This record gives sequence, C-alpha cells and structure tokens, in this order.
Amino acid sequence: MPYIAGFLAFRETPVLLGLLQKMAVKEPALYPQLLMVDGNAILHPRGFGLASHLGVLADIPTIGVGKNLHHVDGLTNLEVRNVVAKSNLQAGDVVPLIGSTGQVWGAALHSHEGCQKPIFISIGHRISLDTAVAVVRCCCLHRVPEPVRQVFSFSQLQ
DNA sequence: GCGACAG
DNA sequence: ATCTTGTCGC
Repeated sequence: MPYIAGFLAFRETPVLLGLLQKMAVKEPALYPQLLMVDGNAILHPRGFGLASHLGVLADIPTIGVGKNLHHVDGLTNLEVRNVVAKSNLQAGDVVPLIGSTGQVWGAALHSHEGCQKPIFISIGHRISLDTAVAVVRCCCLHRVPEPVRQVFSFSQLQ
C-alpha cells in the first residue's frame, strides 16, 4: 500500500495487528496494555487516524503521537508554532489544539526543554487526553517519547 | 504557478 | 519521508 496522507492506517494497521498477534502467541507476558502509536489518533481529517484504527481493531488503549501536525479543522503549523512561541512554555506544558469549529483535537506538548517544535498528542481508544498527555510526558527523555523514538530509530535503519 | 496534509 | 547545513550541549 502506498502512503497517502489521511490513509496511513490502511498501510500500517495490517502489519501492526500481525505483530500483536505474534506477541500474543510467543510473548503473552509482554502483550501491551497500552499502545503509543507513531501517528495521529483523532487528530485526523475524519477524526480517525492510525492510532484510533489500531486501538479499535486490537481493543487496546491507544495514544496518537505525531511529530508533525496534520492540518485539520483550520489548525495550521504556523498558527500552532506562533502560539507555542509566545506562550513561554516549560518542558511538559501543553497547549490545546482547538479547531475553528471549537472541537478539541488534541494537545501540542512542549516535550523537551529548548525544543522548537512540539509533539502532537491525541486520544485513540479507551483513554482521556489528560491521561494520554501524562503518559507521554513520563516517557520523554528527548522530544519524542522513548517507545516511539526507539521504534522510529530502528525503522530508519530498514 | 501552484495549492495546507501523519508516516 | 529524506537530505543538507548550521548551532549547541555534553
């Protein structure tokens, strides 16, 4: 499947479900209680990105973690960057991502001191935004939380 | 002239 | 995503 913006789940979900199934058989003790996904959840043009898609199919709580903003409901990179810049945020602070319709799509997390660019958290399945942000915040040694960062660096070698 | 857009 | 350049912290 090619990568098409807005349709990432159709490319990635079959592989991820296969890996979960493999874990259930081979390493049941390590089967995850929560998934932090390298991609958005409800912060998505149809409110249902990769993290949502995977969460529902696997029936596991999921958090979407985007490294770039997927433009939706009037939210733009420029606008978010401006808000983040003038908010004088400390590491761990968030600014809510509210679209022009008033919907809360997620939160931009200033995840690491001295970082220019925030990461974009949204709720996937069976989790609140507050909990999602708290979990991600706990995992941030660098800008990108460790579970996503380690998988990302591995994937870069492939 | 062209057209915002996760990975 | 990938690549290149420049700056900064360890």
